Amino acid sequence: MSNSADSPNPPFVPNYLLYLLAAASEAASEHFHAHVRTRGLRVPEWRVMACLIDTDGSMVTELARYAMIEQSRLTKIIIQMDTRGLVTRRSDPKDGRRVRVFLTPQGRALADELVADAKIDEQELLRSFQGGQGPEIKQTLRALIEHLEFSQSEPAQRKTADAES
Amino acid sequence: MSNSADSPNPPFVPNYLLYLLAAASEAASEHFHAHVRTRGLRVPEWRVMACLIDTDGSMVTELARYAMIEQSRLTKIIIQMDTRGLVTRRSDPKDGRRVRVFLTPQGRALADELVADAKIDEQELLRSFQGGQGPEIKQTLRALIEHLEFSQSEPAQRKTADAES
DNA sequence: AAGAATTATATGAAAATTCATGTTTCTTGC
DNA sequence: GCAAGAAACATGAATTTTCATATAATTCTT
Repeated sequence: MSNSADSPNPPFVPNYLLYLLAAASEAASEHFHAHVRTRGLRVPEWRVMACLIDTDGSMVTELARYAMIEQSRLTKIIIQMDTRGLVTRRSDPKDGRRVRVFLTPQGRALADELVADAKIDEQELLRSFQGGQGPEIKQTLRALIEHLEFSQSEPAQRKTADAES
Repeated sequence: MSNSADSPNPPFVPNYLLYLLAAASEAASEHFHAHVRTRGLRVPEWRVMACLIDTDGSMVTELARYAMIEQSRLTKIIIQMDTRGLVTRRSDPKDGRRVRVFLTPQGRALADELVADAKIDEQELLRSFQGGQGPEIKQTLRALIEHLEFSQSEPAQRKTADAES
């Protein structure tokens, strides 16, 4: 009486795919995210920096997709990061609606450092997870993501009990 | 010019384990979470309900761990759900500090429905992902989570470049 | 059995997020 | 070339979330 599986039949949550994904993501990220905060960044800010390492000068909307942050939220985050001198915003000369975001030298220095740290953290994680299904996991996740992105454009699939009387 | 991998060397983000985990979680959840909102719940509320289906009457702290929600936030969410008649709070007679949370009949009805929907959604997801590494994924994730929970108690492991001059 | 320490939850103020919508700048069709 | 529409960002108010800490109820110490 007070086990993790109190119910008669097998528990739902710990076997539910979406829970497993969220829990794995959280558990795997916890350590490095703590490190990120140590360096004075919140996680969404780190995400922006990491994305800019790949695609410096991308526009806000692109960045939002890439960093998985909703646009208006990202705008506010970027403004803060601009104020702190981590990034710069320049409107695109070809298209005045677009705002292109760049790392400042200071921002790049920090981002470079954190990306290096992230790579080390990832290596340790994967290495310590060897023996089990360590190596495959990235492949599996990539496949899942691709599959999901595909079946998003492809409708007439998952319908989720339409609850219409 | 304007590819997803604009940089010379391979991009960091799309190959980074923590990104893959977060992206997979998001992509996989998107569809069902939209359904949850349709039913008038926000995602954290749904998580609470799902957890209570497994462990009705658990205390706030347990629920917080189980649902991966920070305690003070969970308290507020639960109070709202109480107000809406989805759950009830009773202090534990054995230990007056503890608050035990129960689904109301109404809450349970909704939770049952959504859990059923979730199971269907999960089945469709896994089925459509067959052929690829469909079946293994849950096992892999469980292994990763266990591994991480273990190496949390076991320190002297991952160190993340201590940046102390 | 009193006081200290600990555990469980609640609370409040500051900050972040969401959601709907405003503004500005292109695009397109006619 | 101009009006209508679309695209890209910004903004503001309402709501959530966070973080530190308060409060309350146990357990531990000696």
